[in-house]
Amino acid sequence: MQPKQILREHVAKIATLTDEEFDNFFSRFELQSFKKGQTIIAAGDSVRREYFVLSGCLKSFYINDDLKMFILQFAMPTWWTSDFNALYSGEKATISVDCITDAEVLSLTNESREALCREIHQAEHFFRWRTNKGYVASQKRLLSMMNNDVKHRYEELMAQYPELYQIVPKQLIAAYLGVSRETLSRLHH
Amino acid sequence: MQPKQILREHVAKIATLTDEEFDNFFSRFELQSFKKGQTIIAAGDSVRREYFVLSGCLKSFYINDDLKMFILQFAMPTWWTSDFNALYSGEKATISVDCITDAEVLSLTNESREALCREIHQAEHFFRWRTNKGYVASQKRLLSMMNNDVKHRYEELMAQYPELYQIVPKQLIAAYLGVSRETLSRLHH
DNA sequence: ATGAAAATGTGATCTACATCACAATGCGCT
DNA sequence: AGCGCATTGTGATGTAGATCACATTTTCAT
Repeated sequence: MQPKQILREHVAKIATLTDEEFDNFFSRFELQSFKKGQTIIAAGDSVRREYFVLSGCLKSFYINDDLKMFILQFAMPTWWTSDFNALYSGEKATISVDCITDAEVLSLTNESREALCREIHQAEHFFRWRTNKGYVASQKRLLSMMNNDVKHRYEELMAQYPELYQIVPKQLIAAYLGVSRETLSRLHH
Repeated sequence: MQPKQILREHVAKIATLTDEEFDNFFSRFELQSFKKGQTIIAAGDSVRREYFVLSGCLKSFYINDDLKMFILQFAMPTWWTSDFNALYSGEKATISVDCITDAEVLSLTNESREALCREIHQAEHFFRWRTNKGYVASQKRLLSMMNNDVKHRYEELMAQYPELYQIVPKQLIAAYLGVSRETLSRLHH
């Protein structure tokens, strides 16, 4: 399927845009391809863009002072990712984004998003709902983090995204669950 | 200050509404008063409203199967709270909300919010930004949860909201930090 | 003011998970 | 095909924080 069509169907789930409106909407995006391992946002960068994944798998992550990595999100097709804090506030990135597999994305600058939201009421509606879903998901994950042990969180993740098991090295799954790779490896006993 | 004025100034930080638009906006809210200890949303309820705090302090929380409580948010004046997942999806509440102190709120139904967002583009803009801030804050807290130990998280919280120390029993602070009250109590050694 | 209930402090013990060390296995690259 | 590096498994040991038990202090309603 064409990038334009993928985005169109994704947006149509939430917002109603006329063909002309969607042409305008889509025209602000830039198609980009990345190779496995390539960095899209590095900590310290200025962040100008957010990314809509067409194919492949990205990760957004934080690295602490001890060089330990924590994964915020595995971004699969039709997911959005960026360092949203940096993107909206203008601060430098503290979250990095890179490619777990080869990937194709549609990228949108902060200015373009805000212009679209101004020009097209339904675009603002779309982005409100998108963020809403992210917010609710983030709160659920926070609760799961506080409430459940590693085994439970692992099974939850695998039930929700079984495809991750194939694509993503286990140490990255550990970094998502907030656990050491050794402990994750011992879970099967 | 009047409720209307408090909300007006809060909204003005993000969105530009004409006086007539704001009159319409404000007219959808209902002023409600609650006593300390009173429940606003109980787990299992249908959730029809979200709440803008004028005075006092609410908490939103989850209680697990072992009856252990986890606090998602202390809602202070000008904060918004509800079980947003239930509110948007129509599912029953899994998050409860009650009053840590006597409180005054402005409440808004889901239908009224959506109507306002349809009628007033800038209202949709406002709610997009509000949710956005919540999303970014939630991600930061998730990272802090994974990255930092209890002592660090406690100091972070006290630095950001020193007033909580006076208002909120320590066991509730423990429930926010995701730690037992005993461990929190031992932090001062 | 006073008694009951709630909140807090503190010791002893237990446990999930981290960390370190190293072996085994898998996998991309020329 | 085979070298080299990244990934995974697994044992031994360490530790932050949980849990249980009970004493002490604070708060609140009458």
